[in-house]
Amino acid sequence: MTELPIETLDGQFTARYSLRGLTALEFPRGGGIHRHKNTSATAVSRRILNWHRIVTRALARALAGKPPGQLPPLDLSSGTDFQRCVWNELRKISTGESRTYGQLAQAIGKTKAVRAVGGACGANPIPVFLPCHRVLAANGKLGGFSSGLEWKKKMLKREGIGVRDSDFAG
DNA sequence: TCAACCTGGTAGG
DNA sequence: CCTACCAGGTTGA
Repeated sequence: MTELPIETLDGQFTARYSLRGLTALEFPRGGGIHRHKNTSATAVSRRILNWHRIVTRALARALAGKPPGQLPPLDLSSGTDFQRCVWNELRKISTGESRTYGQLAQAIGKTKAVRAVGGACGANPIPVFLPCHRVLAANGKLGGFSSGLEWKKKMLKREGIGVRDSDFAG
């Protein structure tokens, strides 16, 4: 497992890689910069460095509200079957589109598992690329966002997705 | 088994 | 518009 930083105009993101691909992408943490380290003493492999270049480019595009373009392989092995099912459905929501938690639940054939879908979104290890920020509550409001609602608002705004004013101000 | 969730629909003010 | 309430699937302890 390798952990590498990504500098962006929005701060320092953190990417994590396994031998199979990208496992996580974290938003900048509140406050200062922290240390990044490889778990092993060995140098980062060429393969991972290549993935990291791709991720860096894709992240910059996504943060600009544009389609991310090419992505590296995503290693979603940390999730349960249900969660991977939801995350897979998230990938079908392209830039500028949005869904509700209910629509997602229906799309995976579990109409009543609405709240569980919210839970799966919250457990999403690769926000931005698995666009859980494009999932809104049925009443047109924001819903939640584990990495911080400010990020969700920011991403939606940049993609031109409208949200009710009552929630958008902030 | 149980409580906690990034929900949704309904009922009432 | 708002609050209150509960049905509900999945997860982690």
